[in-house]
Amino acid sequence: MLSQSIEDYLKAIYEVESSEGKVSTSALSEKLGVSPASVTSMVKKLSERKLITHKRYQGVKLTPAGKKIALEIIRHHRLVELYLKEALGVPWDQVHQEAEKWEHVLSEDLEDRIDKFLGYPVTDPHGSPIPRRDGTMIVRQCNALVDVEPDTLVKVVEVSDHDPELLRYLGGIGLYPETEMTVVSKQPFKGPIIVELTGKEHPIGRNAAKYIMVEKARN
Amino acid sequence: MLSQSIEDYLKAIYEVESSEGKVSTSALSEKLGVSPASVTSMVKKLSERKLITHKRYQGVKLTPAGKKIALEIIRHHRLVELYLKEALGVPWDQVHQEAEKWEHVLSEDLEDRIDKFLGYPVTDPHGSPIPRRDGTMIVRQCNALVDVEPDTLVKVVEVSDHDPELLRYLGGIGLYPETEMTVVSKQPFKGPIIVELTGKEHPIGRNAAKYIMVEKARN
DNA sequence: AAATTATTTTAGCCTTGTCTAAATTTCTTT
DNA sequence: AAAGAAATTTAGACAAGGCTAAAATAATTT
Repeated sequence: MLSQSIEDYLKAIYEVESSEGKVSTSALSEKLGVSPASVTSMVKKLSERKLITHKRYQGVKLTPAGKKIALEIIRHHRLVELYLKEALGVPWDQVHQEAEKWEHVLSEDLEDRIDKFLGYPVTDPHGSPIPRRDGTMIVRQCNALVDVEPDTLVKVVEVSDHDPELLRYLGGIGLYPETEMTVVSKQPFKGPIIVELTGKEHPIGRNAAKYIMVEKARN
Repeated sequence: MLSQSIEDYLKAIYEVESSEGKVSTSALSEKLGVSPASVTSMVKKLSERKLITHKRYQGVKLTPAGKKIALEIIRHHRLVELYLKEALGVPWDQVHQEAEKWEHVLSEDLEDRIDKFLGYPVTDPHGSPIPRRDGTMIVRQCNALVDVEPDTLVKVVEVSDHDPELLRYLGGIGLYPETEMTVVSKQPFKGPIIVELTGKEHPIGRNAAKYIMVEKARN
């Protein structure tokens, strides 16, 4: 049995690796809210257990064994997020927080029951793909909203779950995964991006727009 | 925020107090699966925090503050047990094990959602009363099956959840809370108790019969 | 290329919750 | 009531996982 701490580190390493490519001590320190020194010592332990590889002063990388565990935790997390929303009506900006705790206590049996209850879903409430039981996960081709040219019809694929406030705002304007919308304009001087959905125009800050992944809609 | 360990101790103290009256170091050691020395040191900490009172070499007792927390945990535990059975079909001999983990990660919000989903239930799948949100719990008048005289019609009130194997046996013969049955005979020399339900007779060992609480059925 | 700055690691300490072994205290038996 | 047995506490150690301060290395600027 792995400690909750180890599970958190493996998940964080996976996520940093996905979004930034390289996994530095300071990135993990930041992400996990612990000191860099603590990261170094945990990194040493994870290396000894062959869950990651590590070259001093360079980054860290998951071994296949470590990756498998990270994806199991992420699978738990995303299944729980969707379950809480579907079965108990928890709003989408709160599910992440709850799932952070539940992901560590989910038995395989319960995982299967929840999976079945949900009809073997492939994405969570934020549009993130749910890893499969075998430790594989689909990879999608999409762009950040911030990089899309104006006058394009796009479909929302995924929204980062890291900021509840952003999620409440987006929910308020009806922007969810699968929603289609038009990128109307990008205001100059790093101003907001204007999108149109359900007939109304809404501003979305450039920073927020980095966390909204979209694909060109079939038109 | 209290540690999982502290929550486990408070719950154990409450349960031992209920079933044995006095709470000794060794009883807690046994119940929690830790050494007596560990119990002593945790007892010291809980006393300092005014969650229990303790006189050296005599027992331990919950303060009102400690009791409130214990009942909150037990409320979580029992709500989760019932929820897992009702919403996800987890068999009644497995819900206890799962709830042992879930009770520590349940937010107040989720507690309320589950409570509402279940229609504000008053007992868990084993017939144990669910403490109310305000920290009170109903106390029922009932007897252990082992103490009932033969030739009595009784109704099952509650079954201990501590032994999954016993629960599987009882489920197999259709013995659940609310079930009515007749105590046919008590075999001599500490032999089993014979009960009749749904037209069949079944033997129940004296030891098991200590863990089955019943009341006289209205006849 | 040297100096400064930023990142990472080492060293050493702390807290939590556990353990074993030994010392106390209480209980039980004779 | 004294001896032996059982229960409890004390003393001291350990593993996990965190921290700070200082040292080492890498990256950047001048």
